[in-house]
Amino acid sequence: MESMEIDRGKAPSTEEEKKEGKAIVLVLVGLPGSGKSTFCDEVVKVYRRRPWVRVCQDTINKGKAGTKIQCLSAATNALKEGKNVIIDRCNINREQRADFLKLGSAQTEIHAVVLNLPTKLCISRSVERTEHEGNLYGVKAAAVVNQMLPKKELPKLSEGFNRITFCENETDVKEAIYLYASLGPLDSLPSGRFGHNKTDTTIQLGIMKFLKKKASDIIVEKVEEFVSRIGRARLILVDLSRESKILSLVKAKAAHRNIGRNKFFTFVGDITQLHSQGGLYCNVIANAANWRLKPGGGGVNAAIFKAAGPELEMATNESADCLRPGKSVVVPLPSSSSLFAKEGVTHVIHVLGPNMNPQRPDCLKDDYVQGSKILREAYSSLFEGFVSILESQGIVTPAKDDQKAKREGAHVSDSNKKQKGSEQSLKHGVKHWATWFQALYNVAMDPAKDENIVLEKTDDVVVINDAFPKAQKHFLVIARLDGLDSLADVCKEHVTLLKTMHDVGLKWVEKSLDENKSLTFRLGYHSVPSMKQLHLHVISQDFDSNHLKHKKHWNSFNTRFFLDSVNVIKELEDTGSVTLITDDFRSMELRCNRCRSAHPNLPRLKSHVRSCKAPFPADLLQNGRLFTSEGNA
DNA sequence: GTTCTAGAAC
DNA sequence: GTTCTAGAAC
Repeated sequence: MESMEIDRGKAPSTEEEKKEGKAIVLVLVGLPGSGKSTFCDEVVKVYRRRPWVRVCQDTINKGKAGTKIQCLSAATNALKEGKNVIIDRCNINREQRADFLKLGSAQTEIHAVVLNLPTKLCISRSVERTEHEGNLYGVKAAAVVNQMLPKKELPKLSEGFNRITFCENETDVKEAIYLYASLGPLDSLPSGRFGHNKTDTTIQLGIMKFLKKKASDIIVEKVEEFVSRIGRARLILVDLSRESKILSLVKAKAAHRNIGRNKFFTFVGDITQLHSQGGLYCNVIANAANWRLKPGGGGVNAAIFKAAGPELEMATNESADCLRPGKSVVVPLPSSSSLFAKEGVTHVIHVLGPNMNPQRPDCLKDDYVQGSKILREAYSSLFEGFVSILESQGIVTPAKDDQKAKREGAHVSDSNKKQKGSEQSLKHGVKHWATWFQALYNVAMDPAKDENIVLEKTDDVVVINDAFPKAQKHFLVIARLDGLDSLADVCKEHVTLLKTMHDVGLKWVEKSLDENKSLTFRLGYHSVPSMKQLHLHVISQDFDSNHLKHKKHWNSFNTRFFLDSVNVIKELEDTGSVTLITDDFRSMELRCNRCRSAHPNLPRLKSHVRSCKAPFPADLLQNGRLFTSEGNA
């Protein structure tokens, strides 16, 4: 959950950018031995792009140590001459820095660079150095550093700094040197905090750790509360990382509470590619938004806005300007959005959790009670939004008790993503891809409607000819079980169904072989199908069809992306789930399914396949994956 | 999923 | 010049 400070490092606003030509007083903050003098040397001596004056307390008194007053006066004079100033002294606490902040004005910005390197390193450096302007070296240095430590207080923007850069290691220091050294006379730097603040980060992680544990409780609690109100729709908790603590906590707790996998489950993957990469069909996704409802930041919010394109931004603007912590807003996604077109997402619900980030207004600091309360409200609001979508589409009927959580609080984005997938939430003539991907499902749910294309119908399956057959014979055996979108949904309890599908498929193989003994069949599933509802491909291996036009057509039936029905059933029996192959085979080579020779393009491959008489490869023949008139090959 | 098409590859 | 593909649009 690293996206706490999602606005950190963002581009300055246009007003900020106009602060051209302002002088800078750069207050260095660091222990003896942290590298302040080196920093000054690098910035002052090497580049000279912007005129800098180093004000060093150790040498200000005719080469000897002076006073803070002398430093202030030297700095004031330098500013009068149009120079920029680096204050080279420890400036270890607020009190020591305060007077230098008074140098700030409309023409002068006060910056801090914190050389927050490990204390051990500072001590060993200052002890080991043999000369120092302030004569601070040897054992004395160690004592001084140790004396200083308890007084150490990291600078805050609230002290009056326009910008603070934290450096935790040598790399950070080098970057900061480069930043200031390459600054031209008219350049300016964005305001705010930059780099890590180790101390605060530690506290932050503590809060996050607590919140994750707490959040998982709240998520499960809210899922349990809402699961009865979402009809045949489902809730899915998605996180990018397999190591996600919150995901595993929620998973365990949901299982413990007996929340069915058909209603709620967790999923590791990219929420912006649930369909194309994950094989899931989710019409509604939740976005951990920022309070301005703007794209950008770091984590999920940026990713979702990027994937959805400007359409989401525009649609969001029409719905709301900003969001209070604990609140959400439902935004219908225009069909022109690529997230809609590619992934079938029809709605994004922006939701804002509690803000535990001290850098932001409304921060709850360590008020876990209030934080938990707002997190609860956020999930309530999110799920209410989801239910309202389902209601508007007639998937569920409005409930009598309209319980709504409405309270105020603070904000921040929480990088785990709550995301909901619902079946058939496709409404008002939503066309194109969305109708395509729904078509098989519609046949499965209501075969009577498509009587003319249904070859066979049982309680479990429907058989049709593929609308765009990729071979002489190409059937689809579609499961009729609602909610079984694809192999990704299949688990042990579906073994019987898959066997039934296989047997029905074989029946149509036999029927076809009666008509044409020369055919060879293969039965299998696409790892990530483009159409919803689990369907078994029963396809003859000639691939003689005008509909086979693209590389992906060929490769979807002739690479490991195509999972043989027999193997799927075996793996399901052995392990309880099916391993899906999400290879991107658009650029994969094209190989003959018989002799395995490679071909440069599809037309050449097709022409080769038409005449290739080589026997099928051994692995296909040996494992009972091919079916011919001779029986199981 | 298909269709259309610009431009890359030949 | 034609063929082929990838990607956008539907």
